[in-house]
Amino acid sequence: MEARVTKPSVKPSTKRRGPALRDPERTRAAILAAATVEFTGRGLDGARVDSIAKRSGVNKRMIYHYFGGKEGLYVEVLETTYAAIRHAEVGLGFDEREPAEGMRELVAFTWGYFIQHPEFLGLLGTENLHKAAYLKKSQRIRDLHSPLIGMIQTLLERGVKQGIFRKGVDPMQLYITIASLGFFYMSNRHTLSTIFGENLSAPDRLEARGQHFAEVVRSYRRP
Amino acid sequence: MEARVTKPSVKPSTKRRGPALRDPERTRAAILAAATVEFTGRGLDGARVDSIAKRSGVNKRMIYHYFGGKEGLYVEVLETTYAAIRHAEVGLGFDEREPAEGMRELVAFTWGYFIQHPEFLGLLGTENLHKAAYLKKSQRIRDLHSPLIGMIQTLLERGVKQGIFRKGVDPMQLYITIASLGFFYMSNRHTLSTIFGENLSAPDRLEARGQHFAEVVRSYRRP
Amino acid sequence: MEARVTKPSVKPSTKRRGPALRDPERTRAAILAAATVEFTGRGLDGARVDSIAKRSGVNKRMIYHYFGGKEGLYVEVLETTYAAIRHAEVGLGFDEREPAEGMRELVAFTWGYFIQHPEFLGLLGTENLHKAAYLKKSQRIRDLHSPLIGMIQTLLERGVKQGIFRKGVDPMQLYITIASLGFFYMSNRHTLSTIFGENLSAPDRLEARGQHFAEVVRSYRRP
Amino acid sequence: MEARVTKPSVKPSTKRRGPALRDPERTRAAILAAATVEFTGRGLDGARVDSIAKRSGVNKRMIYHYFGGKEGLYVEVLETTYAAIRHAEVGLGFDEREPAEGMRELVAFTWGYFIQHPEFLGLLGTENLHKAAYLKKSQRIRDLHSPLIGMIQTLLERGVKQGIFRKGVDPMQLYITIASLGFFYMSNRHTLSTIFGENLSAPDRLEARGQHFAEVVRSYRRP
DNA sequence: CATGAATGAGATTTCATTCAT
DNA sequence: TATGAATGAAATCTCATTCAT
Repeated sequence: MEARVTKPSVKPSTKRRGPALRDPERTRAAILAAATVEFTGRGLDGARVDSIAKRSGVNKRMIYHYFGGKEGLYVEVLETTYAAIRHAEVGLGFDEREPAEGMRELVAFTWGYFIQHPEFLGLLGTENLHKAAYLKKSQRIRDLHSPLIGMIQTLLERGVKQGIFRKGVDPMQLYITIASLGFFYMSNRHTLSTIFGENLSAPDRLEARGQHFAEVVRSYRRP
Repeated sequence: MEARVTKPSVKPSTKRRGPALRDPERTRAAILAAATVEFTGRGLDGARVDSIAKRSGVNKRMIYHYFGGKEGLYVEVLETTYAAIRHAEVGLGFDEREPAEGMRELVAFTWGYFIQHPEFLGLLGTENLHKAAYLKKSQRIRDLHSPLIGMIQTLLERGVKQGIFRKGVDPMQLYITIASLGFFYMSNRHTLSTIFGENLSAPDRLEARGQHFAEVVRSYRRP
Repeated sequence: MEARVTKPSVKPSTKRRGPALRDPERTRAAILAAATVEFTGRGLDGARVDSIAKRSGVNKRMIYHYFGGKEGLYVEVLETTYAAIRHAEVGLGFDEREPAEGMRELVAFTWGYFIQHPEFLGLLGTENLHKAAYLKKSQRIRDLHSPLIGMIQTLLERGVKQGIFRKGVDPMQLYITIASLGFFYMSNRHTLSTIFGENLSAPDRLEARGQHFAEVVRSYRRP
Repeated sequence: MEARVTKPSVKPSTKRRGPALRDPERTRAAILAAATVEFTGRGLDGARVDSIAKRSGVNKRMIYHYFGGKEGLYVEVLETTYAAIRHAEVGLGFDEREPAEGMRELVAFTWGYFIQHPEFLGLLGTENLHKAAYLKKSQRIRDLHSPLIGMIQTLLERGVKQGIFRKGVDPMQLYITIASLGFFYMSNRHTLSTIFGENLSAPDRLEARGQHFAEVVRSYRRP
């Protein structure tokens, strides 16, 4: 008896660029991924439904099927993006570290996240332009409370008790300050690079900014 | 070729909402002012040429006459806005003050300018979205070097000599940090207000932020 | 971003003036046919996209979908028209006929084609105005070599060998001469009719011209 | 007494591109010249009033002042151009020459005129597109009867009498044939050059065509 | 006579969305 | 579920012509 080699069940060929046929989950995910890139790069008004359809390899009609329309899709992209950062935040444990170390970790996380997640920066910019109109619309995002304020408060209290942090710091102000220091540089790096005639996106420039960023926060939190 | 007959202009020539009749300077200025509001509030893609024409009380055709098109108009708005902040900057003399006082003035100027000039914030956001594409196009803006870096350097040197500023501070990093602390709060106040369920645009909140802002910079510049 | 609400299409879906519903081929063809008439009658600059849409009973948007724009559509009309005459030319076999008879056939074909295909005359006029700009753009047309020159050469050689044609005739010059004699009369018949105060489009006038045309060529080709 | 040199009364300076100020004749002429170029190169629909104004260095308003509008200007250009060729024609005396020589002169004149007057070719093309609509409108042009038909008739009769021309030739057919042979080549030289991949505007090509042109006519007129 | 800013009408093109299959 | 042709609305832009000076 001859051995019958079973062919390594490849999908029945047929070349498709986009996602699988009749696979709602993948279709949805493909649209969402393409839309995230498009909205990040072009904003809400600049984004094109056609472009998202093409990018995702999915029929344009599916966007309406799954998301109701361009705005619905945008809101869902926003929700997904916010959910992702909230998810990353809850994974942090800097409030349980030694306070000085914890603060460094918070800064490093913020800086790293902004570097690695241009979509978050981009969508935030778009929401700013629209005065947070879509953020306000989304109950889901409004329910996604950031755990950071609480964690920062815990950290501050512990640092004050140890005498290595200054007293009276408002956690929200500190949170906003940390976000500012990371966001502005990354978000404005193209305009800044143009104005200063220097490529601020270069790795060594990012590294230098990270050092400065950390030092500003360290100076502030000292008593 | 069909004749394009213009109807014998019914309206009795009086009552004009907008400005400027046979006054090119005023017409240009009116368009520019209206465009600044529109681009600030809606971004480049969201802005509508019709809306700018209506706002300015000027015939749409004039926009094309004076600025070539929507993009040309946008670039000129950008140039005007940049020229304004550069003009305000050169009027500053904080580098000649007593160093601690000078640094406070720099912070106060930045914070005040951002509060009073939403158009600068808005256009910067739009340029960020477009990766500074239009900023790069404008030789005029690229030639408008900010005097701030030089002034900050002078100030830092004097403060270091007096022993009240830390050594080794990079003027550009400090400049970016100061800009960050002011920009982010104002630019993101709608999203932040939504997230925190608090109106960060309220006067007392702006005041509180100003205090914090100044304190962060003061902490950093101390030796 | 303001929502662009499409009104819930009132019309009960029936009664279509134009052709093609969900039939890309027919839609394309309908647009092309309407465009050919419009460009022939009004030239490239005089043609109106709206008019083409109306003529073809197709939504204006489809013109951009299928042809990219007015110019793209014009080029395709040009290509189609050139392809048609080339197709007709290759169907000819006058070079295999008895030489005198073959030459008569060539003249008759040219004259008949120009009479029956005003779109060819019209588009040629438009291309002349534009210094063949669009013809040059179309690789497809440039690849459609006319078989006529070769066929004329063959015919001339055979006629010379039989001693009934003159020697030393340049096939291209003869081709251009034959085209001239047909083209000019048809193309300029309105101006000529006006100048001479006589309707040169009348059947008997066309017939008379055809006779003259043939006689001019016959006189020339004789040894 | 010192000699007082009178300055060579130059016009009171002031740099003007266009024609003189307050000189109706020159203004009109400048507009007409510019319009001729524009209409020849772009046709009636493609021509731009702005462009004509710029070319002529005259204020756009003057076009309306002197010519009523674009169409009126076009008609006047047409009239001027026709008047010019009619003027050249009446200057000919080929009908008084020895018949064979006269016919050669007629052909040479036609060929030369078409080579040297692209504006005539261009405007004829535009009139063809518009089915002679503007030519018909102009009583002035319709009154400008070409003397050629009569002169050709005289020539033909003399040639027949001398036995060197064929009998029964219709002067109008011959006139049209001669015009065809010259017009088509010049008018279509860009399309023909593209199709044949050869520059038919080159001097030696024009010369070759002239030879062929003359030979076709000579063959035909022989008995 | 001359200027050039201004305008109304309409042209081309773009886009989110829906429909027929 | 999926497709892609089709559409209405509105956006940007162009142009001949007129108006105020």
